[in-house]
Amino acid sequence: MAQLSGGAIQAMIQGESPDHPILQVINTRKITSNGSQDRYRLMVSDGTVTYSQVMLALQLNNLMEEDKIDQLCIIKVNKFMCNTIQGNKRIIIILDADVLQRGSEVQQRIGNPQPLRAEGAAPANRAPARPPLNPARQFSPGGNRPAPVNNANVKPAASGPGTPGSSRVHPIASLTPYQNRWRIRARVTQKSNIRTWSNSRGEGRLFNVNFLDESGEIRATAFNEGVDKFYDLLEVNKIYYVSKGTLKTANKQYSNLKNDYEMSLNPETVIEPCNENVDLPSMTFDFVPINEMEKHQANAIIDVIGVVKVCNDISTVVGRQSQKEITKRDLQIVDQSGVAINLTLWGDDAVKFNGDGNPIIAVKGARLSDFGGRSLSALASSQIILNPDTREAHMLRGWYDRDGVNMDFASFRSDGPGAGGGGTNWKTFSDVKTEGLGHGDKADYFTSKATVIFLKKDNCMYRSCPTDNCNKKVIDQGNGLYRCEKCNREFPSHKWRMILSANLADHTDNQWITCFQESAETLLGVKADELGDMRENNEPAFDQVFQQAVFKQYVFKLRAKVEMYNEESRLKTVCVNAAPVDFIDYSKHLLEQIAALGI
DNA sequence: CCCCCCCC
Repeated sequence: MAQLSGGAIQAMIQGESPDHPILQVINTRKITSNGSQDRYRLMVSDGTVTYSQVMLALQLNNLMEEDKIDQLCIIKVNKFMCNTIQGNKRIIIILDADVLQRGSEVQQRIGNPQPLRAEGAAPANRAPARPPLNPARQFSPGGNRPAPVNNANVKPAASGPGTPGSSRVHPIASLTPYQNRWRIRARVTQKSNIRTWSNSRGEGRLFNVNFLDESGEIRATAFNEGVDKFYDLLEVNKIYYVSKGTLKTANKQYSNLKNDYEMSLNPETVIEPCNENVDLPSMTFDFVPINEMEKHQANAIIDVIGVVKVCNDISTVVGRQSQKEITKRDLQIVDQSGVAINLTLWGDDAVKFNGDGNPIIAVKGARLSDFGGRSLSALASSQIILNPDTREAHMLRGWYDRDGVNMDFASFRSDGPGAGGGGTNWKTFSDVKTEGLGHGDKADYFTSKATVIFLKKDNCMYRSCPTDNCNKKVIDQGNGLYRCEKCNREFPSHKWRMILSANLADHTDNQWITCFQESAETLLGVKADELGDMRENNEPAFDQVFQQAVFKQYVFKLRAKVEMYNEESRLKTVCVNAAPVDFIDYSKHLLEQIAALGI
């Protein structure tokens, strides 16, 4: 049985750097805070004492989730840091560890360890003569090099200008809104362009950066004066000391970073370049090969690298929501997987992009959309790197110049009406609920095969303005004229417009949807004007249209978005298109689903 | 304090 490192915990807490201490995990606990990343807290033993102020760094969560760390297992701690919270509690964050022996093999507590209290364990509080601990000294710097135990040998981590005496560097993972006397040392891994906003609460400018250190990452935003102060100073890949930023709870909806908090960079915030040679992790990419894009969920944020095979001219589109004109540029990028995908750049990124000579493009944090099978969009928060000096990029360059240039590339299948193959984002209604579709900041599009089980006759149609593209409800003046407030005119005629509520069912659940004109006409099998006429003049015929329209099945393309309605949020699902089931196509989808079961 | 990231 493994020998535990007796005395190691006390040493760790006191700011020493025991070499790869061997500890036993006595207990584990999952800490779940509302909708955010799970954290794991451990009670560990070194055979002499047990200590429960121990956290697993987020990047080790997999050890818990894959059940590698279990009760009574023996671990070797390769890297850790120790930090003071709430004034005098010492907390150990395990940054890297190996499991030496599983708890199921060990089966017992080793030794007779006694609990060690967290409070006052820090020598800084007991021995005021001693300088504050510098957690950065406590890294065991990885590999087999033992970290220096003698503090005198170690240069204080923070010897930046203008900050004498404040040598403590805090891990990003320890930042909270409840403690503002911190200072981090971190690398900028992403930086956005400067963006302006204007809404009911005001207007201004902002940009975002991501900071990364050994313990984790955090997103920071600078507003207005903060933009002037920090935009040029902060450069991607460089390392900075940051203090006096404001922390607040991160809105997870808008960030894929592993941190519950975000930082605001105010005019009071202090940022200094770190000129020392420190070993911090750099931007890491997790490139998804282009032929594997379909394995990822629509709207996932992913990293991609490819050769720009086609660079289209810039063009403009008008945003559906904003009604603003936006510049964009479509690229087609390819990689060794032999598949091509569309990548759209927006705004400045689009204007400035030069695709001459088939450059290599790497994008960190691109959004994967399901348009046209699969396509990519570079967000403001994405980092776009042209011809990066990396192994992947050089390999791609060599491959493309030698072979790729003459290859034919497969592309993702179109997602147009009637198409149902690999590109379609098929969902059952239970998927819609369990996957929380429509809960993002953006509507989710999906396709379902379903049966109409109920159609609401009441309020299913209204008289609308006869002007083309004006679908505003008109007011019956009672004199044969209909008034449109939007056009500010009276008309002797009107059109019928439909807003049909339908309840659909598939084999998993049911779903209320709203159908507008075209899809409502499809479901009912009559034109809106005919139906309006029936409603006015032939009610039995009107009723019969509804009776014969139920229990028919279609392939529905639906758009889902949570909306507030009477202070209540509900999922609003709108029918974009309803089409008769193409059974050949639908069967292909089913066969793919069966194949995916792997049975 | 943003949180839009669009369009086909």
